[in-house]
Amino acid sequence: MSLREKKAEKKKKEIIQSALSIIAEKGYHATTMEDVAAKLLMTKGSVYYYFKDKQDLLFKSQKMLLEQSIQNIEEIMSKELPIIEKLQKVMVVHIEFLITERTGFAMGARPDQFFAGDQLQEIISLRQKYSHCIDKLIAQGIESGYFNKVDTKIVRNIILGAMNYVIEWYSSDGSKDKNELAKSISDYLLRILIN
Amino acid sequence: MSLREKKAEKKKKEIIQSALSIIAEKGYHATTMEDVAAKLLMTKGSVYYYFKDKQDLLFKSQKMLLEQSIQNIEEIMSKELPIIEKLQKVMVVHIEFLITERTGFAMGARPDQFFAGDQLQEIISLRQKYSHCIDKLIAQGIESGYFNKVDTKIVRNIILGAMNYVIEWYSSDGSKDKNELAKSISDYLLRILIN
DNA sequence: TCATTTTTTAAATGTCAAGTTAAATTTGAA
DNA sequence: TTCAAATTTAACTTGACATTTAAAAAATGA
Repeated sequence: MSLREKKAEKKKKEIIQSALSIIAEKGYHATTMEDVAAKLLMTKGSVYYYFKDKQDLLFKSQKMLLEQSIQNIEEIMSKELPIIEKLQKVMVVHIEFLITERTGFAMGARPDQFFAGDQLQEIISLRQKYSHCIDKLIAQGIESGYFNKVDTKIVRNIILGAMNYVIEWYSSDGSKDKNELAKSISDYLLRILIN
Repeated sequence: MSLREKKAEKKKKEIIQSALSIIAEKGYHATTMEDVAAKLLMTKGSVYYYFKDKQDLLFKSQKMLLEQSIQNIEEIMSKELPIIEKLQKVMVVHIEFLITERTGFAMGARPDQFFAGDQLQEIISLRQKYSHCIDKLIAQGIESGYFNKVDTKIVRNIILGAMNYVIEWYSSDGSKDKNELAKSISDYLLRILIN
């Protein structure tokens, strides 16, 4: 990859970051190309140089986030750890990622409000991939006898819902810091699985 | 109240219902006054006769939903019931209400993306009123020794998050019906509070 | 250096929906 | 039945924003 291409890649990432931060602040529809450009001291024309259109930019932003989340989870999945610790680590990393990225709705909102056709399919399958990891952890825990027998799908969704909601109520001024909070949420959630 | 006024009230409610259903489907920003009117076989001019502007309509819609939720919860709070059953009933009713109304984000999304100033304050305080009811139930349960000693705020948010997320994954074709599902989610969540 | 390619800018263009208005129609009370 | 008030309709204005274009600026490399 030439210097030029590397620079272009870097710029694309910057634009995506800018888009993500503005989406987190204003919401998807209220985000304008002007906003995204202005944050980087560019004009919107430049953004169009790197991305086909607004939808393309917003789609790629969401995709990047989901891919990062999946990378996070897969890294933990591949480790040699007791199942309980593994699931807890997954939860802690998820919550911390959510708080630092402050993406608002990375995994939360209904994608069909924003995407259609192939884009929607791609987002859905990335989300499924993520869900599936958690299902696998729960199933392993049940098999090995460490977890109670539960309805995997329901418990997985309870866990995801409780974690994603953090973004709505977390404030940095709280008494607990990010990591402590993530720890204690995951402790509570594990009680559903462990007596 | 004259016949005329009654009719006007009824119409307002119809318009609000229409707005809610379109918001649920398309999201807040993508909802147009034309959509809202068309669903009732009206034109947007008529909607403007009943509501000052789009923001006014959308605000009143959200407010109505929150007020209904609060009414639901207060009705249960006032009953003579063992604390465990009371909390469970609150959760079941919450989940059922969410599913039937399908409002998408009644309590879920960040209100500051949609409202500002006095409207925002009003929404926030309605939400706080709701949260506070749940906090009270948890605190009562802890005091009376039926519940584990937990961080009330964190557990309340876990519960709210898990419940509100249902709207994202519930599908009527699932094996469980609304009530069964609500029951089993609340059972799992109670495990956090009860050994 | 200088020609060429890439990147950025600023201005224009087009679209869409919100908001407004006034005329037409309907309603219900006298 | 009649008429004033209430309601609806449809056309119009306006503004915001996505998108396009052409020209300017910057970077590259021969």
